[in-house]
Parts: sequence; C-alpha cells; structure tokens
Amino acid sequence: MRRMTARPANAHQARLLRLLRDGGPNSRAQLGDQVDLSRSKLAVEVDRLLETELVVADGLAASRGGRRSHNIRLNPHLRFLGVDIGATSVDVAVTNAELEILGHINQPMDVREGPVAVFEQVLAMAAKLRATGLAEGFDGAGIGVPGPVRFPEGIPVAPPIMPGWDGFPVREALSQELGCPVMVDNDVNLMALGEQHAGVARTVADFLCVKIGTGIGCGIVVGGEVYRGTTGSAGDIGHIQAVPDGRPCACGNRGCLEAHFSGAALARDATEAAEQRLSPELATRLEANGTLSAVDVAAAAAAGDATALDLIREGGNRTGQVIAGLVSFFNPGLVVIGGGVTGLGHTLLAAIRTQVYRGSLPLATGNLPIVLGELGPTAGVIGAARLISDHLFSPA
Amino acid sequence: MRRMTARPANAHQARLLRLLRDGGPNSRAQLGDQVDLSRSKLAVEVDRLLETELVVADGLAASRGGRRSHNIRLNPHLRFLGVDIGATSVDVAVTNAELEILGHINQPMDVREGPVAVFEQVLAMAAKLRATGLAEGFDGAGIGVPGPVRFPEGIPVAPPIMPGWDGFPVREALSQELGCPVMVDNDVNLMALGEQHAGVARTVADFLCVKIGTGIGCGIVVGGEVYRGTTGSAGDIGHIQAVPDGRPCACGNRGCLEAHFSGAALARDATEAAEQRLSPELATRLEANGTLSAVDVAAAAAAGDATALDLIREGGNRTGQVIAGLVSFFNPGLVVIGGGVTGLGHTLLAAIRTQVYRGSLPLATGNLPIVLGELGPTAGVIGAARLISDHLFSPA
DNA sequence: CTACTTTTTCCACTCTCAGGACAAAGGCGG
DNA sequence: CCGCCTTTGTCCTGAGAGTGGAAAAAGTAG
Repeated sequence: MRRMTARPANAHQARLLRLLRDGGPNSRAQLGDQVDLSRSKLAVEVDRLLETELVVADGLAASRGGRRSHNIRLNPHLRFLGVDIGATSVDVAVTNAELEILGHINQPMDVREGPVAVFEQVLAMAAKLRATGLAEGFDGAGIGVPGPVRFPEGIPVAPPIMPGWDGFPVREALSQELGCPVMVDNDVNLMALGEQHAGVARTVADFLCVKIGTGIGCGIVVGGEVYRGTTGSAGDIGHIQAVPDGRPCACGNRGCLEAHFSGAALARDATEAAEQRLSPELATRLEANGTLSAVDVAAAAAAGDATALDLIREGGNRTGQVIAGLVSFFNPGLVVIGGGVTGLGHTLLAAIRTQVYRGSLPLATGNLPIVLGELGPTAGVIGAARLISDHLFSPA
Repeated sequence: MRRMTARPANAHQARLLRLLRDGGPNSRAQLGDQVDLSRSKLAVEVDRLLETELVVADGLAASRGGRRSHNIRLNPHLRFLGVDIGATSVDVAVTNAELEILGHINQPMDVREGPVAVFEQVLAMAAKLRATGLAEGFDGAGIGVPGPVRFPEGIPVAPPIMPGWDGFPVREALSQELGCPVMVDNDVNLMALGEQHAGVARTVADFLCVKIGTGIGCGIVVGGEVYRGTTGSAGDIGHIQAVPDGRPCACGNRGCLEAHFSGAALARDATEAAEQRLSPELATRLEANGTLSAVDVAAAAAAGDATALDLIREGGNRTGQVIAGLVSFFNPGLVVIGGGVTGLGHTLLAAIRTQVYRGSLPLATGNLPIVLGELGPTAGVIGAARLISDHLFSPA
C-alpha cells in the first residue's frame, strides 16, 4: 500500500485529526459539536481531509432522532511505530492512527552496545511486526532513548548511560531506514505522554511522571505539553542529592538518589543482603539464578521477606523525599510512578506517599493523587506513537 | 483626565501594543518590519488604536533614506500602579505604559496587620504619588503578595505568613478602590516578571528566580510565561527539606530551607552569635540597635567579620544545594538570585554557585549563568506593572 | 402516510486581507 | 534649485474565508 504523506493544511484540519485520534470514529455532526466552525466550513475541511485520504468515510452513524450522519474515521491503514529503548531492553509496537497497539514486542538488549547494533535490532523487530501483516509500512515513528535529547534535531546529548550515542543522528538515521518521519525524545517524557494520552493523566494539565527503572527520571508536563528544559535534560532527577555524604555515584558525586534507589542499586543491595545471609528468601533466589534483580526483590517482598520489604521501604522513603521537594517546587496536579521497579507495588507507593504528604505543604498536597502508572510497559511505546502523531497532526 | 478604558480588539492590536511597550516609540514603518502584516492591514489597525487613544501619533521619525515616517507611541498619559507587599514592607510605584518607573515609595509595614490596614496604607501611598502630579488616576494596577494566590480570582489561599489574608478578595477590593482593572500574584512571580521585562532575564525563555527575603520563594518561568502550578503554590521552595532532622520550622517539619536560611533565620543566628560573643562586630551592632537583621550581617561581612561570613557561606551552601536539585529537575537557562538578602552579595552568590555547579550534571550547568537580580527592590513593582499591562494588552 | 428531526448541500452575502498602483515626502548628486 | 531615486502612506480591487439561511435528503415517531 502507498504510504500517506499528506499533512493537515491548516489548524482546523489538525484539530479534527486530533479529535478523531483521541475520540475514535465520529460522525460529521458530532465533530461539528466539538469544533467551533460553521457547518459549511466543517464540510469543506472534512472533504479536503477525505481527498488527502487521511480520513475515510465509514458507513452511517446511529441516528440521533433524524437523518443518520456519515461516520468519519482516520484512515485505518495508517500505521505508527513506537520504539522505547530502555537501558536493558527494547520495546517496539505498531499502532493504528488512533494509537491503539496492534502488535508489541519486547526484547532484552544492552543499550551500551551502541546505536548501530541497537538500530539493527529495532529494525529487525519492526520487520517482524510488519511480517505478521499488521503493517505494510509506517507513516511515522516515535522513539524514546534513556538519556537527554536535543529535541528539535532528535540527537542524544551527553547521555551518561549510553556513551556511544552522543551526537548520533537518531532521527535522521531512523527516518532514512524507515522512510517516514521520525521524532526522538527521552524515554521518560514518552512515558508521560503515554499516561497522558491513554493512562491516568488524561485530564490533568500539569503533572509529574517519575520513572524508576535502571535509573530514575521524571517527565514534566506543563499545560498539557512536555517540558524539556533548555538543553533537554529537564527531569533528570536521578542525580539529585538524596543522602548527604551518601554512596558514591557514577556521576562523581555522593548520595545521588539513583545511587541509593533504582533498579541497579536495588539489585546490588539485594545481592549484598543475600550474601550476608540477612535474607534466606533472597539467598535462595541468588543461588538459583546467579544474580538478583528488582523482580526478585518484589517476589521476596510478596513472600513477606522482611529484608526485601525494608529495602523497598527505604528506597521509597528516599525517593519520596526527593519527590516531596519537587512537589513543593512544581505544585503538580498529579504524580505518576512508573517504570520497571513499580512491580514493587504498594509497599513502594505507600513509602513515597508518606514522605510526600509529610514533607510538602498542605496546599500543594491537599488534592494531590500519587498513583502508579496505568499502562505499565506500554506507556513508552504509546507515548512514542503519540509524539509522532502530534507532530504529523499539526499544520505543515 | 479621563482614564483609558479601551482594550485591543484583536491579537494584532495586542501585539502592536506590546511592541510599543517593550520597544518604546516606533515609526509605523518599523512596526511594519516587526509584525507580519500587509501595509494596508497595519495602517488600519494603527488607525483603530489611534481612535481608541491607546496610542498617539508623536511627530516624525528620522528618515531611513526616503520619506520620513510618523512616530507612534503608547499614550503618554497611561499610568499603571505597581504594588509589592513584602512581609515587612510595602513598595508602591507609578509607571507609564512603557513600564518606566515615574515614582516609587517604600514604607515598612507588617503584613500580619491584615488586609484592611495594609490596603489603607497602600491607598495612602498611591494617593501620595498621585499628589505629586505623576498621575491623575490609574489605568491598571498589579499587586504582589507574599504567599500563594488563586490567580484567576486574585485571592490569596492559605498564606502561611499572612494568616488574615486567606480568602480576602484582593483583586476585587483593590479594583473597587482604584476604579481600574487589577491583577494579583505572588510577589516572587512578579519579581521574575520584572527581571524578565527589564532585568537580566530579558532573553531567556525558561528560568528560575529565587527570592531570598524574610522567606524563600522561587518564580518559575516556562516558555516566557510564569508557571503557577495547580493551586498557585508552585515555587514554594522555602519548605523543602535542606537539612535532615534539622531545625524545627513554623510549618511543623524539621530542616526546612527557610528555617536554616532566610532573612528571619539569619537575624536569629546573628543575634545568637552576638550574644555568645563569637563576633565582636555583630555584638557592637546588637548593642547599638537592640536588634540585628540581614543588613547588619552584610555590613559585618563587608568589614571582614569571620562569623558573619560563615553564616552567609553556610546559608548559601544550603540554598545552593536545594537550587542544585531544582536545576537538575528543571534545567533552566538562567538562575536569578534576588530579594532583601542579596545585600550579602558575592559571598552568598559564590557559595550558591559552588553548590550548584558541583551538585548538578554538566549538561544542565554547562551554560547556566547564576546571577544576582539587576533591578533590586524595583523588580517587584515593575513585575506588577508588567502583569497588569500583559492583561490589558491582550485581546478583550 | 403525516408531522417532525436531524443532516447535508447549496448559495448568496459579508468581511478580511494581500498586494498593486499611485501619491506624498524626503534624500542626494549635479 | 532640479531631476531622480527611495521610502512611506493611501486607495482600490480582487481573491478567499467564512457565515447563516433555505431547501433538499434521509430518518424517526405516531
């Protein structure tokens, strides 16, 4: 099939496309209720969108008491690719124009192998999805990488955990390979976008999205838009000092949040506890697998292991203290906790909540929900699809 | 003179008014270069503005090689009132439409005397300024209060240091008394606006403005706009924990930044040092005045007093640590330090810089200026004038 | 089948706005 | 002082956007 290349010609068309994306198929009449346009104008714009094949007519809608309206929907052949590159694994998903996931693959992979190797794998995964018949090609792709990005160019800058990627033209390279427009962003920002689009943050304009995985980062949404900071490193909270004169961190400082709590830190703490025989539960798991990860701690905690619970609680307290500061500063309407470590569940959440509600002023916490992300591992790829669709569904 | 009541009728007119406000008098031709409008359209809009008397023709501009253009300027009779209510003093200033300060009064006053008493004084000060012939009335007023504000309504909410003000309809009351539109905001946000308009932050889209006075607050500017948070308490960094298990704070927690460093904390520390005879310099000043304030510490430090310097340095370190965290999180393009305590000058600034540059990642600090505010005590009133002018110079 | 709704199309009319033509005003070299 | 140039301001026309009424089309309810 021939790929769509058209873009909305004006703000009205862009508005309509986003309504169809977020609200699904819609009758012309319903669209008219949602935008402030005269019937004639609306008809003209819809006709033009039909001409470009960005949207298609799709049968008749149910009657609202009179003549039935024609349904309009985004072209069902449109396909977006969402890629979420984590520190230790890659997620690739295909969505339709309504950003519903049609297919999703996850594979372990070390981001430190460098952009060339990772790209090869991402393209292979995309090809595999295509081979299932879900897509014949892609109309756009969004990709998240675990580090700061110069957003307009789509180039990682000085990413600590993926050294080989510094300055690599991710956007351009992927665009070449896939033959479609590409947008690149930090993985945490994409998680925030995902939760905003289809998760817990649908109705909130200003919120924080804390992702605790191998590292810790925070997506910042201001007025419904992701805030990226001057150099694209906003939300990099893993290296905020959580413990004065605490543990040494890879960044050269001491006491960074990430050094005390994150997937990596937790695995190390657990291993240590197992070796010192503080926790029989963890010790058996270490013997069984050879290594320990956050998943093991979660399992041990679920089994009631006191040491594991302590580790989670302490980490949650530290994280909560940092978040409390951010809440005082940013006064968000919602805090979302996500990332791999959220398997730790309510023990973690309870510790974070305690610290935030205690450490911030009542005016800021009074009506502040602190919740786990709703989308789990799909938040990133949905956010990626959302990123590129936002780009494509805006006036050219 | 009859007050202006007109408002720009559309976005073009608003744009022109702001250009004239920020760029001063301008020829019609120069205006044409700055906005993307046809000559005819521009002429029409300018004519309409002339009709409303918001702008006036003002002689001929210098030739640019051909026919000389007519100059256009904002009506020189327009007057804005800027009010900055601090914890312990009030600033009132009159500006023209270009936000140049024509007259400025400062008076000590305790905000805890409540809104009625403070209003009386503010109105008296405004009357005094009017009596000098600077203004015959006001076309708009901006007012800053030292606490969180529900911005759309202009009502303080749960302000810790001004209990009597909770829920008092500042905007409506002042608007009644002055007979002109009024906007209310947090004093820190107004300082940020002031520095953005006429100070060090003129060219920066995203920055932080830390005000260290009786308390500590932080103005947040995102994309050129003040960010106020969900409940209007964004930037309330005084109660971020700076010292684990530190001093008890009025808010009920321990170790708040404000409890360890602020005008109030500094005065108490200085008094204690003087009483314990640790600092002869401070001791003599205490005997002379009966009390000590930040000013005394600044003077003692300037005279080389080691204790005073230590107090400043330690406070700067604490503040710097907190700011370092905020810089990691927010990745601003500039940090401005202002407020009453900035009399402590470079000792303070050096301490803050050290902590920030050491405690945040290079990508965030690489090109991050940390500077003192340029406007000193006038930042607040200029920001207040800017606030109301932004409101009035926007489409009705 | 009739009366009433809702949706859609068609059309005439208004309004905005860009850009060309031209007049007005000034600079500059001779 | 005089032509010739540039810049500025004004007027006018034509293209396009957009509105809202009228009527046709397609249903529903009784």
